[in-house]
Amino acid sequence: MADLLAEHAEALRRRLEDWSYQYYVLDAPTVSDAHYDAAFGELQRLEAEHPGLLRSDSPTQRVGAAPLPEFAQVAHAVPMLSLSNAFSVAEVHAFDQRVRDGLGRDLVRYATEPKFDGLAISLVYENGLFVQGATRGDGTHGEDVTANLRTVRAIPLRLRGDPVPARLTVRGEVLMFKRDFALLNERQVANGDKTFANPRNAAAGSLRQLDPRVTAGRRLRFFAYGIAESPAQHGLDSHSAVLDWLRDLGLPVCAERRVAVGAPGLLDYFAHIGALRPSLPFELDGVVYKVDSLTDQQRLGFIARAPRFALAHKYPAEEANTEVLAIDVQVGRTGALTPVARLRPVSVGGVTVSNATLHNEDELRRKDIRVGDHVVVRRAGDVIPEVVTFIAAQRPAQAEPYRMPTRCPVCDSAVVRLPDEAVARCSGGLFCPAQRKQALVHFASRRAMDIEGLGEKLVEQLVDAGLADTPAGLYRLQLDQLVALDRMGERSARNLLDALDRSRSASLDRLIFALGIRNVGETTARDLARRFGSIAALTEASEEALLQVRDIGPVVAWSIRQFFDEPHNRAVVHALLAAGLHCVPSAAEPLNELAPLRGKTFVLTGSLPALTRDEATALIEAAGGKVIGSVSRKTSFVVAGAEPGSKLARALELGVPVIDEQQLRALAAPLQG
DNA sequence: GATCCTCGAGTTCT
DNA sequence: CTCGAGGATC
Repeated sequence: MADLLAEHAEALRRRLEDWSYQYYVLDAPTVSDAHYDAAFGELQRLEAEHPGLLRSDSPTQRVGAAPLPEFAQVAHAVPMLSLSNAFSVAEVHAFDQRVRDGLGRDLVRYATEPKFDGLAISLVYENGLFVQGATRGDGTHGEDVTANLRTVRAIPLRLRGDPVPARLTVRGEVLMFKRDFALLNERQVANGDKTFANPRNAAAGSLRQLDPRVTAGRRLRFFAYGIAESPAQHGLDSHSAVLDWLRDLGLPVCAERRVAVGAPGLLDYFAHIGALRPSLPFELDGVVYKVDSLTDQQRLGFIARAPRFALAHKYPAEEANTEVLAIDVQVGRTGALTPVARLRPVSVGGVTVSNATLHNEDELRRKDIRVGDHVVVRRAGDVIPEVVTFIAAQRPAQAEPYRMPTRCPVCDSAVVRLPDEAVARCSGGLFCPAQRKQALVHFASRRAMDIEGLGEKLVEQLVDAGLADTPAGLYRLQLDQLVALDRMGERSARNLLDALDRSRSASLDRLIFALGIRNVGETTARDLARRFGSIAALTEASEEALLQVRDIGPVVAWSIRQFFDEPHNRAVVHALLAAGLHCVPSAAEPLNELAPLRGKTFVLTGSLPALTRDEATALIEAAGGKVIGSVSRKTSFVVAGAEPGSKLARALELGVPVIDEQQLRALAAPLQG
């Protein structure tokens, strides 16, 4: 009976181990979580009822150890080295050159792998059992985090295969997947705990918990990338063979590793991983190149504390630390007050960042950024920099929470924040010079009246000089008035007048959009132009008539009616018509029965090889399709180019078909015959 | 009343 | 690109 039970327990343990192995090492789960949990529960029950069956390598022993008073120090028998870094193509060539010189060879084979952005650790296995795990520390001494590492399911408690080495020290990285990081932060917010700035901090914080039960609740991952002992002992002669062997022993090894030849091969790999980066489940800060042959590695040896046979080639940092010099408030076209952090300029992701939006009062309060704070700035896959968090340890004692102004910093009008709205607004309307300026900038912008040469700087001058207060004023500008302005010669002045003249015949949808009516953007403007046909008809349209338009509800109808009821706005519209604007709706395309993309919606992400975003949009619309901004279940296709953003991931998640430019052209091409 | 889909608005730097 | 919010739909 006891034997039967022992056999059953062992079978359960094996099965649970196999499932973890399939999940973490083979990256091919074979059972559901519920299934796993059921078997796990059964084993737990069995072991509780028959303590004699308990074994230290049982999956049930990953959780539940008592908190430690502190971590013990561990000496690394073989030191954990660091790697030399490279940031440029030239440095990679120089590295390859040094290696070739050192070996007296023309072409060198390298093992290449991602450089994870996590924590380096060392795992000791004796006779196949996990006995000790430690952090890197200073390279020679680290902290004993065995109890915490036991809770990491990707780390096998028992090696697979037969025979297993008597002693093996595995080197690798503990990290947190982006997805698990996001979930953790959500949970932290829900519990009122502080959030982590990035997956690496979250992994570090989780691993250095004195209470292993906390670590167990965090989903940490592990990838092995080497061993401390001489691989020759195990009959291995290359780094890639070591990794294959580790995988056979049941240790997770990154699937993105390759073998590359020569500097061009290395740079190819760097570009390949760079393109893959946004879609990988984990963060990485670069890639690692290692001479593959172990005898060659030995011949090259070490310099100082880094091997001469390896190089970390890093991507430009997506994150940097800097200081908040000031928090200013900008006033937008609609009067929205936007707090902006002025930063000590810092290089992030290859560009210098000196400003970052703090969005609005709620966001600012949530992040609690203060003047004088040291902050983490991120410029990830997307382009726009973001202040992620402040660094508590470096907060100056006198720093005070930021308070939004109660009066507009530009015109001193009262600031109002409507209940249920996130934004605070200046109530000054067009009395506020900032709003007037922004209204003009919007009017002239490319998607509106497209007045070339009329940008922010020039608008600033015109308004300050009192030359133009409203869009209508622009059309009364004279050559001599313009030439009197700074940095404006006769040539530029004539160009501007020409551009203004061209805009007199812009399409009606552009004009409606250009007026800057609240809640009326490009799409709504186009719908309005189609329905009403002239600016005069729109001016007189009743709320009931407006509500008839598709996608216009009470709020938007009210905004439009409100706009045209304002005498000042009516005056501007009249003045525009008097100035000779003769806008007509762009001919509604005959909705051809044969339009190949009729009723289809598209989302664009990344940069396409031959088409710009606008060209791709035009192509789709010409074929009767529609381009929208975000992916949903109803989206027909996602068109992905180079360096796609999160929309690609979302498309894959929702099972929306993903196509490239080539396929888009094929779809949009008129049907033959 | 809840949920999903779109649109609008604001934003950085070269 | 992301958020917030309007509108439509169940």
